[in-house]
Amino acid sequence: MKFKKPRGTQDLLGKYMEKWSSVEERITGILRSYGYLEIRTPIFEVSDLFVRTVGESSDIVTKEMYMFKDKKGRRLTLRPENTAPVMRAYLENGLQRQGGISRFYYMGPMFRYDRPQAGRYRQFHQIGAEAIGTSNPAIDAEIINLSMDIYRAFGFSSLQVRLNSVGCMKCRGEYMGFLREKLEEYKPELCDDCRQRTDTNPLRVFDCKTCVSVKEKLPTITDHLCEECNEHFEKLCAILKQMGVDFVIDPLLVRGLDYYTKTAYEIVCPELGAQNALCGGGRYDGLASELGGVSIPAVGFSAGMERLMQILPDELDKSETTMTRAYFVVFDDKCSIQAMVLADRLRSAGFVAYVDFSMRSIKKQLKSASTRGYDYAVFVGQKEIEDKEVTLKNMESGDQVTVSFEKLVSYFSEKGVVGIE
RNA sequence: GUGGGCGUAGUUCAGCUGGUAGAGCCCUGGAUUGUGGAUCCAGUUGUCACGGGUUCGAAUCCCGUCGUCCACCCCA
Repeated sequence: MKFKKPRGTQDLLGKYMEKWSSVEERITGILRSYGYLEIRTPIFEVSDLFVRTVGESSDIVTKEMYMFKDKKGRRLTLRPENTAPVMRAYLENGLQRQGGISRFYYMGPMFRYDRPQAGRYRQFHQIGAEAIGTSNPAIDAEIINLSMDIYRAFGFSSLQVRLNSVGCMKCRGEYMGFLREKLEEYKPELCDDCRQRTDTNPLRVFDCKTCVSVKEKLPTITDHLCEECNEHFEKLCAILKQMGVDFVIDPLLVRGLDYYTKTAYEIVCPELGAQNALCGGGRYDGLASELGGVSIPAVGFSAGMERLMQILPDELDKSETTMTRAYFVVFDDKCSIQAMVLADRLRSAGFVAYVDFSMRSIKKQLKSASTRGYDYAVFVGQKEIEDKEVTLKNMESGDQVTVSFEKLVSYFSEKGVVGIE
């Protein structure tokens, strides 16, 4: 074959796709139970939207954006993240005039031109939520609890929440100045990268794995928060404790995107290897004004689909009910036409019906029915057409019965749904 | 963008210090002329990633490209 999928992308199919969509369904169920409503924004946006909000010097902007020009020369980019687009949509649609809090959830592909590795793709998928319109720390707690609920729903009880406050424009600025001074002091002990970071983004020094001894001597942001930020942080911690959400304060947690203020958090899973963040989020009170609107506070998170899939077992226990599935085994054209008519009746009654037109041997067709996991094989052959009945085979027990064409649907209805455990 | 491992059948892999390609699974047919999940028998499957070099001879050694995996940077 001549063509291959582009680097860092993947085909979702078969059992994996089944698992994927049932995971999506379970998550959106939780999001909806919190009253979040779905929002879908374009896959691409004007490049400036990301350049301005994510940060000129960020890795995303400097090397990871899929940027292109359309036929009119407009600079567009495939979205690398979805918080800015959601805020853009909020403002563009005038939702701030509705007052109160707008709660959205989204899911879909994001694009970053990174080097692929375990748990990292160029096209990857995120499910996230944004709560726009209040600076009340209670909603930060709601967001954190909501994201934890997602993992709890899949049976993860011991994932760790790492929490920090990165301050606001004001106190972070002051703190950064102070941090730079300290870094200058320790400059001889720093690695080359960290010397560079001292100027470009001093907070990143905390992420460095070599300058461990220096890090311990550096002032942490949590000790330099302004009163407002400090109060916000303390209230949030108190609410989380009351809700019984376990968390660890990590003053070294820094989020890569510029628009974060105050709350920053991450849910990590040690089993994942180098890319161990399952979910990241925080508050971004400065984003709306950056987009040219009024200042509007907001919090949100986004969770990586691929990474969740990776830690989930292949077979999820199906709590949702599945309809009985019938596989029609046919022998010739006449049989298949009759089978289509019968299959349609079953479908209108809400069952799944599949007609095998391959004309292969019975053996093959039955084999196919069982590997595809059908509950019943329905034989429609010469004999059956003459007697106006089908032979029904229960694929699990192997038992067979004959049922007239007329009674087929009612037979299935009486059996009801299967798959409830 | 940087570093390392790996590219052989649809798939998972074997193939020694160079001598002309193999196994399991899958698939197809049969034992069972209209009955799956078990067993047995038979059969098909290849640009050895691509391009160049060394050699009488390269899947094997060397170089380059591409892909893939892992790590760094960074992030979901």
